[in-house]
Amino acid sequence: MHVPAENDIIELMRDHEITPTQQRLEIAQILFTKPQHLSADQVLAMVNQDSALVSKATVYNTLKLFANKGLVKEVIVDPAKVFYDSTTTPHYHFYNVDTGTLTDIEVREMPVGNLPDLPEGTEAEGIDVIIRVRSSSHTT
Amino acid sequence: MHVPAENDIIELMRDHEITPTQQRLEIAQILFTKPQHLSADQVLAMVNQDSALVSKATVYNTLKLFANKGLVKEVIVDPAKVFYDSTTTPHYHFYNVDTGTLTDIEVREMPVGNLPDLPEGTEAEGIDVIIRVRSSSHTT
DNA sequence: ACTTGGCCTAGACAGAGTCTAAGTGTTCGG
DNA sequence: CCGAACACTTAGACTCTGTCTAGGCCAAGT
Repeated sequence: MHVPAENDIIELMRDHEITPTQQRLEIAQILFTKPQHLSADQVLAMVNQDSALVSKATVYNTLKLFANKGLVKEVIVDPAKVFYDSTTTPHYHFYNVDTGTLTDIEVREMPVGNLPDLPEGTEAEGIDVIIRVRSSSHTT
Repeated sequence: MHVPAENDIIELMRDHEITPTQQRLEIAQILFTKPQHLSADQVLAMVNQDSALVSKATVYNTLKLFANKGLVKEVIVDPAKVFYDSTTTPHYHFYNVDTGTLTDIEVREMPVGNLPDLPEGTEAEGIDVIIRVRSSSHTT
């Protein structure tokens, strides 16, 4: 079948302390099979395109669970929706505001300086770098 | 930082090709008087706290107009709402995910490398850097 | 078998933001 | 002066993403 990684995904979930279930597996397969960055409603549509397999609530709960457990990362670039990123190694993003397309940037292509001093009583959780681009030949 | 007087704001609006109106002035005064970064609904609440001066639609339209004309900048860090930033010189942000507080970072505190090659057929519009922090002594 | 606990579900709900259609000036030509 | 044109504002309905609730399902242990 076109999903050779099924056992790998189960193992990955176990490594992240996530009990594998049928629904979670369906969602994980989509996230790790599709190359793009998907939003929750896209995942919902894709997982149910053949038959109704997973409910809306479960898709949202599962994506949030995956994000909390570090299996995927939330990318916040669009005020309307969250994207989920299955690449967990550090990297940054291009966001095309015209098309809504999200593209990865390798860290080595764009080094970022050390963290500045954090505000009193806080600890760093992550750093997001987003380069917003628009399609050219587009007179604003 | 000095608080711009009403006439300064009118001039600023004219410089940005925005016709000054009573409602826009109310909104601009809030944006440029309050030090923090405000969300649209906060602006709506503040502008109407004494008496109902500006409608919801106008607040949203005006903030978007200001953002398009470069008078303020949208900051997208929270999937639930957009923040508006009256500082237009380049800088980055801390975002405390626990408190929802947004804080500025001067560019000199955290230099970022040159832009990498942009995707085919796109031109850069801006670069956002967000350091997500959480309050310490906080068991996740 | 019964209970417990985790998972899943449909559908109601919430909140940010948008849209629509009408109303309010304000300007400018006649 | 009058009225037409135009830009701006408005209330409220609407949309859309995401959350919550209350109940159902299923597996494991007693």
